[in-house]
Amino acid sequence: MTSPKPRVRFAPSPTGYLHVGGARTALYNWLFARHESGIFILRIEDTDAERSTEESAGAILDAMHWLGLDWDEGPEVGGPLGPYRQADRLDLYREYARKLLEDGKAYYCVCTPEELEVRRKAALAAGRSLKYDGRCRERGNRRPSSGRGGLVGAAGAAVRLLIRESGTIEIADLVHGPIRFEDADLDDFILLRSDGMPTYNFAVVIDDVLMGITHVIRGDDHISNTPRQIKLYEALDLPLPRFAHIPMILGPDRSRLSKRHGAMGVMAYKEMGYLPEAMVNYLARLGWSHGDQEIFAPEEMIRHFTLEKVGRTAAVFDPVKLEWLNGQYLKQSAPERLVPLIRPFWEASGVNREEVGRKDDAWLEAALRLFQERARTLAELASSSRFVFEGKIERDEAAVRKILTPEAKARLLALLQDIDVLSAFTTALLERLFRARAETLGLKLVDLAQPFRVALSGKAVSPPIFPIMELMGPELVRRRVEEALEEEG
RNA sequence: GGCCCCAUCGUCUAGUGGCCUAGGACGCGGCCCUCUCAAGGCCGAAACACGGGUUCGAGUCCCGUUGGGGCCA
Repeated sequence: MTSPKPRVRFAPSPTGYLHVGGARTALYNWLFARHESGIFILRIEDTDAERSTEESAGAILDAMHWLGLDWDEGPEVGGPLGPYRQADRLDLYREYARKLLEDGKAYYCVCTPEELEVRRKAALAAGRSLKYDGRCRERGNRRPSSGRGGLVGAAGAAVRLLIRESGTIEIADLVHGPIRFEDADLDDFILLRSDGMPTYNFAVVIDDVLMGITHVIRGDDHISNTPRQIKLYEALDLPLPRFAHIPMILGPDRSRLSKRHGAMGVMAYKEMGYLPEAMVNYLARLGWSHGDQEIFAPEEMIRHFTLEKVGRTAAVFDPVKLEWLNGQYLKQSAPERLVPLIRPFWEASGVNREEVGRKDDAWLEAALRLFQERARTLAELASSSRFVFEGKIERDEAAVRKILTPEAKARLLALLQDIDVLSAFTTALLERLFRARAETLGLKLVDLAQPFRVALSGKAVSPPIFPIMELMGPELVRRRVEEALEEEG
């Protein structure tokens, strides 16, 4: 007897962009599915019509694609157990609500949200439990007492699940271990709102059941929802999936991550020049580990990922470490891959688009090879390498004042003449020339290199100047040096 | 308010009763390398929230306190 393939899902609400917390939940589901040779399903939870938008749904799919988290069933790819959007599954929820009503396991509730709110406030003030008081349960309403009647979810009546037992519910959580709840602490929660829309807890269970979900991997903010959902499985007489609640991601102040903590949307990081593999690696290590290893190729993550190794502690999102990781990936990336990625960043940092277009790939790759190991983001890589293009550059005032002294300018001029008679404008020849000159002048190489660096790049910092000069070519080098001679020192 | 979850360096974490004088990584400081800056190498500062148990022995097990976090159409 072979156990069935694990089936997991990531079920985001399309009410905004995919934030890092959601991305990590998606990633852990994906890693689990790939590790177990299971099925990864994407389902869109768009029953909140007020806040759900098509744009958000599209943005989330874009982010999933960018991260490389491919799904086996869901939007775009379809699958045998669709539809994969809750808005297209409303009849299903009503059908199950009707079944529960007929079986006497649910009842209609005519209390309005406003009344409920008033009673909740009163209970809070009086220090009593906020649980639903069971008012409509006593009526035993199998049908709405008012309105047209008979039509599930119609006529202003909500549907509540009837919970009568007084036992203990235990979740055998795959990351937390056993978690116990008392039935007595549960109330008869809403399944269908009076407008016929399902609540989160109801829709999620119906969908998970119908989609054959075997492992529910989600944020541990859902732990409290789990006993309610278990009650639903029981009422429906259906087998339970396994649960795994992963810890949340916090902001630097240890509160729930939000906009005030800065860019939390995954795609914002793409726009800031991050590589998807760096993001994935960072997110994977946030809450999961494999010994002392920090950098993982996707196959390694898949090979080593298990729920047992997922921690229980909430983690603070650290953009600084993400940046370091991105730098690691940038350094290792093949320049050929970086060329298409960096074009928009060059443009954004003011490099003339036509000029980039005129350069051939070999030249662009040579340029990136020089800069990529000292940049942490594509944006930084673009701005640091900007000066090798022909456009005007700004010179850093402090660098000019400190380095482009009158003596330095004299050396620049002399060296410019030496360069003119060089047999070839190559790194090796330039370096030999500079070293020889330094020696005859009784100077250190740095005394010649720094003035050139400021002349060529406008900054006191750049990659080694000889390969930079070879890359820029004699005309541009001469022009920059001549401009530098005009600078107020 | 009720219920639930969590607790090792500033941050991410290793640690599953003796291997811990608590390891790694980011960040921070120093040194080396060096045409500058990165990268790289070496070194350093930096943590078991607190209090009780259990045990020959506790970061590791139990209880409590404190502190964070979550859920309750």
